[in-house]
This record gives sequence, structure tokens and C-alpha cells, in this order.
Amino acid sequence: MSPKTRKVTQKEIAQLAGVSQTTVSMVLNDRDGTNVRIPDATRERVKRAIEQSTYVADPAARRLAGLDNKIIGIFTYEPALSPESMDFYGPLLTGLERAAEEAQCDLLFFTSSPVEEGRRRLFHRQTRLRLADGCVLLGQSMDGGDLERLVDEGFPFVAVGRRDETAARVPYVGIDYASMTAGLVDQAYARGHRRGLYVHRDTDSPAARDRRAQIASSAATLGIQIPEAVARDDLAPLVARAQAGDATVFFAEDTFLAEDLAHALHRSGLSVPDDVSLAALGEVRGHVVAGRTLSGFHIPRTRVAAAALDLVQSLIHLPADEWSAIEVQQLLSGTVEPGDTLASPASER
Amino acid sequence: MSPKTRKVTQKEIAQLAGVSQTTVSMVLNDRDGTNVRIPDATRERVKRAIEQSTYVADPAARRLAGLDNKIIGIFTYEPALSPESMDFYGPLLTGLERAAEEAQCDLLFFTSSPVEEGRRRLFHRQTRLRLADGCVLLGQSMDGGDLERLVDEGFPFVAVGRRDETAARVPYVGIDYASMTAGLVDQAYARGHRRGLYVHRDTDSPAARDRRAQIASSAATLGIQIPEAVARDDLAPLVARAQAGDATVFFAEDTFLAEDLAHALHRSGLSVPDDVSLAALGEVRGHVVAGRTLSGFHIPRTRVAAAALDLVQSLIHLPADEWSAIEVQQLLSGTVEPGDTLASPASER
DNA sequence: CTGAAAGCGCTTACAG
DNA sequence: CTGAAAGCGCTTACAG
Repeated sequence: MSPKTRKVTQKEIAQLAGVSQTTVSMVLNDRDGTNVRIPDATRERVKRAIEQSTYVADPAARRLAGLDNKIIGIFTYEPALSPESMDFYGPLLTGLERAAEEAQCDLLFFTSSPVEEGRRRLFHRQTRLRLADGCVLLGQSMDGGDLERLVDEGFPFVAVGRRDETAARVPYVGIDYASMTAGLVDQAYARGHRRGLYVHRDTDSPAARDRRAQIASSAATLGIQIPEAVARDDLAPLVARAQAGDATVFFAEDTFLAEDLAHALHRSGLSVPDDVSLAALGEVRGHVVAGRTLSGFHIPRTRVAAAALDLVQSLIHLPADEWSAIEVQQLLSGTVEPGDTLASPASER
Repeated sequence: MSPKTRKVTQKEIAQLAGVSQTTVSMVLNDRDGTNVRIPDATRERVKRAIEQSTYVADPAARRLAGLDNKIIGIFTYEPALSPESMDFYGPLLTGLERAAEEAQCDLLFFTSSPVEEGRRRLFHRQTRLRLADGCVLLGQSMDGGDLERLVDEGFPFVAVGRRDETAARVPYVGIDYASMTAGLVDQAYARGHRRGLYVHRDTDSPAARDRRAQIASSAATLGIQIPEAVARDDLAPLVARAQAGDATVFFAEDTFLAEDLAHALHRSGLSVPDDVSLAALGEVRGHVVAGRTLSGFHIPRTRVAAAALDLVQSLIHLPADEWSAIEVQQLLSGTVEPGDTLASPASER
């Protein structure tokens, strides 16, 4: 039951150096204030004693005594290290590790949180959340209750991805989908497209709403038509609209949907981009349809994760009532990938 | 500086329920021994009070009071979450996460450890090692001093990969390369090969020694010739030995070397496996040479990592002087992938 | 059955 | 300049 590790304590160091335990603590933490001034001789004696021993401060005790731990909790609503999730989580984890190394902090993954209704629970009887100085939350969708409670308790945390599930002001670092979406629509316009179709899955997330709103706003600004259409299992009705000449370009809400559309178009004898152009409003790296690079976005996921870790550090070092002083809701912009599936419409050639 | 999180403590729960703080602790930990018997009525009252509050036990305090934390440290000598290392670490991390979830423990990644001479240091002034109940060590090569110190201090840990850098008895979970190597040589023999060549990089690791020793031993048992050759930058001398008919099959120490050999053979006009057979003594999943599945091993890395986590749990729950009672050095066997690059020698056809 | 007390290892006012 | 003491939140003998 008990890890019978004989560990050296400050008390023993104190005895070795012939000083009080308080002094050892002072030396270790470089406390040299107005009321404390430790002569170099003493300081040296203590340091030597520490070096000769295998002393390391007990982080649990430090934490209990009120110091921060340099431990950031990482909570993911799904398993993050499984092969299937690596596509999404991989770049995020890379950014977290890189930023953590720089900030000299350790990462505590809450892998123990019990899974209920398909996702992990953040708060449960034995949560080790409190052991961390702060926490980064990851996941496609999050629990509004969790977010609110974290805000209420003033616990420093940052969500990855834009959040508005809750009334509370949730600190987050997300992706600026609006500006990239605008960029992509502009490119389509520049190539001569005047009639498009925005195809989506009718899901409701902040990022999804951002994209839809920007499509509508860009279309209005440019004076062109880009109505919406919801993709069901059967994509044939959408393909029909392209065949009818209703749209010369498809904007797909995400990359998987874009690939599905590409297949459906191909099966109906329509070629991309000769007959219809196609672009995805998501990360297209590594995605190729019919030998062509898919047009879409490059999303700086690694940078987003690193920024989230940096932000949570700022929150930790700031009293909760001063959080409003910094930008706790950040959107990072990626770049538009022109790709090869967005070309001029046939009528322009 | 201080995360001013208002947190609920046992004391407050006690007041709410009108009992002592001790009783709250007893209820929380289900302590119902000889001297303690808490009536259901009291128990219920306390439980209700807890549910109405947002109480969660402070893990730092629990740890300090001597309980275990259900936190396992993960130490990697290189960055584990970078894209380049995912190939090697990915399956290991998957196994760790899976086993951690099952064992209900959290994973503390020591990402803060300073990098010196190209690899991270485990022991340093501020190491949070002690916060974990035990630790899993990962890395292509490890520091013998670290291993010895961990053993000395009786800290529960398990290395992934076979270790013999040190005299101390290091707990590990590794790969049984010997049995897989024997299997591969047997297959070559069965296909009619009598003269082989074992090509390696002359590196010195337990796993490398295992493979070399087994090659020699298998050859002796079967009464065939499989001499060794060290691969330099220029592989031409090795190719020449195939051309001279010195060897009908190449065994490469690892998969990358096998691919290099394949290219060198190809450039010299030798075809695999028509002119020479080729097999890698490493994981071949996803590796294809000239359109053919490389012959070699499938290594159960996910299982190895999960086993390591399970083993460290056992160590944690056992007093250090009883560690010898369990198998602290385990080798897991993978399977031989026959592949398409190991065929009968030309002389047999 | 239940509570007051000691102790885990550390930090930080507070007195000398 | 330095140490005795209180306190962080919890667990566990030990007395009632």
C-alpha cells in the first residue's frame, strides 16, 4: 500500500548543516527579503548538504503550503492517445508538450476520469484537478456545466476551441474560421464563381456557426448566391443541384464531408474541378481527392495548443479578479490552401 | 501567484452535517474497521452534505497524509509527443492511456525536465517524481545512473524495454526478440536458405545483443552459416557478397536498415526476393519495399506499455522487500510477419 | 460510535 | 540573521 520510499526531508538537511529547517526552506526558495538575510556562509553550508544528499522537495507539501506546482492538468473528453484520435489530438499534444517544456511545467493527463455517456467526467469524487495549478480542456464538444463550475470556482483553465455553451466568460484559444472562410469565398469569387452551395451537417458548435455566418456575410458582401444545404446520408440531391447548374462550387463544412461529396460527384460522372469546384472549410493537409490537393485551410493546431498553455500560465499568475485585464478569449488565424479543386467555372473557360 | 480558488474542505462539510471532520474523512474513505462503526444515519447525513457541496478531496493533502494518489509518472528521455517520435511512442502512449483508464489512474508527464546533452534529466532540484506513486520510463536508451538511483531508493518504477545497463535489478517489460528472431531464421531455413548474412549497425543495446546472439545460436542449431557484417554508410560491400553468392538471404537488424539494403540491392540490379531474400528484425507494419510487404516482426508495443503500467501498479502495492516475489522482468513476444521479401532461394526453384 | 490530537513536509509571518 | 510556531487539508491511531 505504502510506497516505502525513504525520502530525505528538509529536517535532515537542517541537521546535517546545523541550521533550522526554516533556514533550509529559505535557501531553497531563495527567499531574501527585508526581514531575511542569510549570510553566504550559511547558505553555502546548506547548499552543500543538499547536494550531498538526494533531497528533492515534496511537491505535495509545497502545494499544500500554498505554492504553485508547475503542473498543468490536461483534460480531454475523449481518449487522446488512441490511434484514431491522433489525427485531431496529435498536433495539439505536440504544441502542449513544446510549450510545457519551455514553461518548465509538467503535464498531468486526467486519464482516470470515469467515462459516462460516451465522454469523460471532469468533476468526480476523486478528481485530481486540484493538484494542478491550472488546466487545459480539449475536446470536440465540452460540458457546459463543467465550464461554468470552473469559472465559478475561479480555477485557472483554458479551453481549446471557441466556446459559448455557457453564459460564463470562458477563457479559450480557438481558430479564426471566419477570416479563413472569407478568404476562401473571395478566392472562389475571383475565379469567377457566382453561384455556390454551402453543405453542412447541421451540427451546432461555435465554430460551425462561425463558418455559416461568414459564408452568408461574404455572399452578401460580394453580391453572390451561396445558399445552405444540409447533407443527409444520401448526397444525390446535392449532386443533382450541381448537375442542374444551380452551383458551380461546393463549400463543405469539413474535410470529411468534402471527401464524401467528391466521391458522390465522381459516381455521378461529374469531375472536380472541371465540372464543379470543391473546397473544405477545414484542415486539408494530407487530403487528396482524385489525385488533387483539396482546397481548404491549414489550421495551426500546434500553435493553438501552445497558446492555450501560455494563457493558462498567465491566469495562474494573476488573481482571478484581474483576469479581465488580459485577453482571455483568443482566436488564431490559419492560412487558406488554394489547392487544386477550386478552379474557374466551366462557363469562364 | 496564488490560485485563489475557494475550495470546500472537509471541515465545512463537517459543520454542514454536524459531525467532526474525522467522521467526514471516515465516511469518504469507507473506513469501517474494528474500532469504527458509523451508523447509516450519520453516514447518510454526511453523504448528503458532500453531494450538496462541490467538495473534492485535495490530492496534495491526501498524498501528504500517506495515501497513494493513483498518479503514475511518465518519463521519456526524448520529447514523446512530437510528430517525429509518434512512430515509436504512439503505440506505447496508446497502451499507457488504455491501461491507466482501466486502473483509474492519472498520468503525469515530466515534460519539464531540463534537457542536457540531448536528453532529459530525471533527477533535478525540482523534480515532481515524488508526486507520482510510481513511474514508467520510456526511451531508446536510458541513463544507468538514474536506474540505479531509483532502485536504491526503492521507488516503484518500470522501464519499457529490456535493460541491463546496470548491476541493479531493474524492473522492465521488453520485447522477446530472441524467440521472434529464431522464428524468422527457421522460416528462412524451411524455404531452403543455407547461407545468410546478418547486417547490423554495431550498436550496443540489450535488444541488439539479443538479436545477434539468437542469430548465432539459431545458425549453430540448424547447422547453417549466418555470419555478421557491420553496415557502413556505403552498403556496396554487402551487396557484393550477395552478388558473389555468399548469402541468399539478408537479415537486417532493423527495418530502416532493411529498407536501405533494399535500395542498395535494387541499384545494383539485384531483385528482392528473386535474387536475394530480405527480412527485418523489427516492426514492419506499413513498410513496403518495391511493392512487397517486408518480412519481419509485429511488435506488440501497445501491450508492452500496458503491461508496464500494470507492473508498476503491482510494485506500488507491494513493499519493496517483496518485489522479488513477482516477475519484475518481463519479455512479451510478438509475431513473425512472413511477408513477401523472404522467398525460396533461386537455387531451389 | 465519535472527536481531539498528532503528524505528513513544506512555507511564511512573527518573535527574538 | 535565525528559529519556534502556525497552518495548508487530510488520515489515522488513540481516547473517550
